[in-house]
Amino acid sequence: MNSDFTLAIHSLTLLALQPDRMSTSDAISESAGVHPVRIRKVLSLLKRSGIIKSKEGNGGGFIFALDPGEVSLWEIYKVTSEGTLQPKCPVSNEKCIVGANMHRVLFLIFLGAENHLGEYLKGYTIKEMADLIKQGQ
Amino acid sequence: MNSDFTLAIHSLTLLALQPDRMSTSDAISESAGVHPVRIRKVLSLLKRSGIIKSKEGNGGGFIFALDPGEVSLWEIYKVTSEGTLQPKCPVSNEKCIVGANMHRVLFLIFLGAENHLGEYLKGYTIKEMADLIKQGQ
DNA sequence: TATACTGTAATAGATATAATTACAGTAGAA
DNA sequence: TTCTACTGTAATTATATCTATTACAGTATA
Repeated sequence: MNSDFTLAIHSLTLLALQPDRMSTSDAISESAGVHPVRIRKVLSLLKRSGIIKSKEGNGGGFIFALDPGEVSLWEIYKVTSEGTLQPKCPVSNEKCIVGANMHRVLFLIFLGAENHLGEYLKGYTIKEMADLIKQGQ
Repeated sequence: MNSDFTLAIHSLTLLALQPDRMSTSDAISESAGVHPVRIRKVLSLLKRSGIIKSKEGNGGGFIFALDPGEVSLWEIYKVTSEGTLQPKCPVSNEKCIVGANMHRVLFLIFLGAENHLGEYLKGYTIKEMADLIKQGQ
């Protein structure tokens, strides 16, 4: 699974625990253990989809735009990782009945798998993630 | 997703369509578009778990050991790809409440996701894969 | 005993992922 | 108004992962 997904969850959980002030990509990157530029890249996707807001300049950073209790892991998956469950098959032999048709059959099966996974991921919101993190204390 | 999984499905579907004779790694690799050594590696996993049989030497190859209608994609997933849904998180900051606990929380969520995916994959057997491939003709 | 296979390790090559560098643009504060 | 601290994003470099290739031992058949 695409690690942008878990990086987005990590970042959003941090933001949910800091609801009143902006968090910088530097601060988030320090918590997540990745480069700040990567944080900005992933968070720019979440911004485009309206989940968070950002502000440039001195005192700027990132902050939730929605209620963390309304944002599920499925929405985050769709923004950061949709389609990544789909394996990249090599180009198979079109002269063989299996090679010629497997790609299409697998595509449909993995499409179903992704939707099925969606039902599971809808069961977790960022608020719940933040609560689980706090319980871990 | 690990492409060993789809390669295993491809190979097994071929074997299901050739129930009466052995298929060589060369023949399978030609259909799947990958190197024969890789086929042998993946099929050795399936052999170890008793799904197929193999025979060395002249006239040897691979053949189903079970009824293809009894082998589901979930069993193949477990043999070839168990745990690969789990993303590899970078080492995060233990001094931060999120960094210190996120890994454990995500691990449990992805464990649940894998089991949930399992319920979906149990819905497809290799026999059904072979039927879908034949319908595509 | 020649041939056609599997089994597997070791290495090289290709591809994907992530870090780093660089810099333009923006906003607050001295 | 200029310094400082941010985001946004492209380009490049580094690293990790995946795959092909080579090599060869072992096995079964003819």
